[in-house]
Amino acid sequence: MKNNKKANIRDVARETNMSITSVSRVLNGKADKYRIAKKSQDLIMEAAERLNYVPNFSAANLRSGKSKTIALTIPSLNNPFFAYLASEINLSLRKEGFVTILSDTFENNEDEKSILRNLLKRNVEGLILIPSGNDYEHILELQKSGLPIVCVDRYYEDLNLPYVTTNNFKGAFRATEYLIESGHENILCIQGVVKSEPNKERIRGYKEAMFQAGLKNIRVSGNDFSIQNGYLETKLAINSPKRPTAIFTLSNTIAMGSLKAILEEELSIPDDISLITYDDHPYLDFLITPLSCVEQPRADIANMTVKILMSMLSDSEFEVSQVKLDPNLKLRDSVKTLNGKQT
Amino acid sequence: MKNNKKANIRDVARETNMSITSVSRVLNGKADKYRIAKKSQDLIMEAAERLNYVPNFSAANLRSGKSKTIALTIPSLNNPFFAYLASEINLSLRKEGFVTILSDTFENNEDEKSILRNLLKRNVEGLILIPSGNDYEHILELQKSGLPIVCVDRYYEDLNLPYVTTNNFKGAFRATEYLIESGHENILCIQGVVKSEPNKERIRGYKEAMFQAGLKNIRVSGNDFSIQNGYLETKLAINSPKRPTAIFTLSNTIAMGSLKAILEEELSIPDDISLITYDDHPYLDFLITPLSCVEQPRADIANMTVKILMSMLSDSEFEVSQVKLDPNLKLRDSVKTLNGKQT
DNA sequence: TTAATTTGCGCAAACGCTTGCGCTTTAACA
DNA sequence: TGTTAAAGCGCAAGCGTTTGCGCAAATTAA
Repeated sequence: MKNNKKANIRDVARETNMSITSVSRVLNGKADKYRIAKKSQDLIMEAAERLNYVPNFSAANLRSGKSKTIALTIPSLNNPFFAYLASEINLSLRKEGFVTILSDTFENNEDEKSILRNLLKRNVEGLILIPSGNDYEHILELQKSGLPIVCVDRYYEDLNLPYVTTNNFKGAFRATEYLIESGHENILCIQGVVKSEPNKERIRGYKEAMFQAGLKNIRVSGNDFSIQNGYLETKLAINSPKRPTAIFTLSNTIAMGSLKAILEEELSIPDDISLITYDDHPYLDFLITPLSCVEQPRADIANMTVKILMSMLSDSEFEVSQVKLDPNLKLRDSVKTLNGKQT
Repeated sequence: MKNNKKANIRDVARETNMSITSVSRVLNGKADKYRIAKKSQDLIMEAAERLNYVPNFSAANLRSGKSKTIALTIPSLNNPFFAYLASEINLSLRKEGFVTILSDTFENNEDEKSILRNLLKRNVEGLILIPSGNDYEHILELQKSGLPIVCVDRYYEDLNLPYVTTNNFKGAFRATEYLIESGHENILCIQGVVKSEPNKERIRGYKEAMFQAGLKNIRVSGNDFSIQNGYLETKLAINSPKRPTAIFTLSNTIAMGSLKAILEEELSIPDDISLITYDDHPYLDFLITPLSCVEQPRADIANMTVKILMSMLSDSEFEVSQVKLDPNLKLRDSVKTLNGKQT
């Protein structure tokens, strides 16, 4: 290695007395397709190795139009649910030979827009999106331009975009049903971002379960997937004339806030009040009372997303698929069985 | 927009009767430097807008050698501490006009290697690395090739690489000191990956504090930053002939395991046993007993890292800087004051 | 009016790769 | 021996930018 300049494909060609063309073909695994002799292949491989040749992606990308890059935008890496999805999607894409450009939008719709505009320049081949708001003009435009897009968890109902999410209706229905079966009738549901699709579906599930049980006392409050929202709404509820016997929080962040309020009021779970939440998390096992929850099939969501995106990439006629995976009720100790009811 | 083919710089040039050169200069903010008339600038900007021109990064990158891309490898996105760092670094880089290619190595040294090899092809301009093991041959090689690298949190002591981390010695020292001031003498320290630099420093801090207090009863066990390790070691300690009065866990994952063991044994914190841990986390406030901890200056770590990397990029003579930021002792309610000691 | 300077801009050569097309050599067949 | 097919490979044209250099026109100075 006398020359410390990076080797390029030409160097390999010169070294082997082969053409650039053949080198390119061998290095891209197309040797057999173009009938390059086994001997030549070995020669080239060996030389590439020896020269420490690293292909220049920009050049390849410029020529071929393929960047092998997928953009992933996510509302907040600090939300463990999203972090898990990001991690799993990243891995899954890597296995397919793609690289992930990840951006954290901090739940900001405007930032999401400008981030996406910037990513576009980079010839990304596809976009995996956990939306950060209700504006979708920019997404629509991307879709029109032919960029394959898959939404995860959240999605836009008005848009004909592929998505994969949990069956939020079912999850909320089951959780509520479980509460009701345990004898609860006065159930408060603390919601997150009101207009987000998962939230709407969960509320629908809650209401349907209440309805089927003949319970008219629908109580929904809150407006954000935040600790603070959970805290405030729980404070309010505890001090309301008719204190709920059970609370159903629609995310584990809300549950955190709720828990804080309950502790402050010196109530205990589940003796004084029951709590169940959407989203699992390892920490839930270690709380004052381990919290029962609706567990989402996180790994499946991630893998399904990548699978759909790959289909879209290889087949432009791929028809939009919108997938809802079934959640799972994970019971721990935070729900009390009331007055003689059986579990 | 009759033509739905993507516009390129040539289209803009044609549209404005300017040369490609001028268009490029205007669009790259170098208009004034090259004295392009204000009128022409406006003309070009307007046309670019109208044609919906999006520059092709690969082409620019190929020509200029600048990819405006930084690789970030991280041992696990599921570790909230790392997720936070990733998120903050991502934001910080974005502000500097860079894009982050993030990869989760799942704490696997081998994967780290192959991931980095792949990223190299993409002309990344720099690497921010939270190492996933003790092998550093591959890193050394990258460094030799001239790639700017900054380590975060963990680092290789033998390598002359810039890093930014917490002053782990100080953090552990203070935590141990606090335990001792609270009257504890039998203190178990449950460590993580033995050979990792942060771990070694923390152990050194623990020992030094014990030493200065004249305490000879050094108890260090464990070998992994995992829940399981915390669980096992705590189980063992609780059932040992001389049960410690306090446990100092070296990460919040270890603390989780420790907590689980303590609960299982039906001991209470801090009445039966005290617990303090490295790393803060929002959830720590909501545990059965809010845990006192050594809080790392996460935001500062992230921003300092980016700052150093940027310096390296703009000034190749930049001398290696190795920064240790001071941690902060965050007291909650998990340490008991023993026999008449004052806090 | 002429010379010197400034203003405003463009030419054309890379950057390193992929790929459509086609050429030569060798083997197979009749 | 001539014809055909297969094997093995290379030419050269781009992909869309950036950038060193240089040149004409306009302005200013003398």
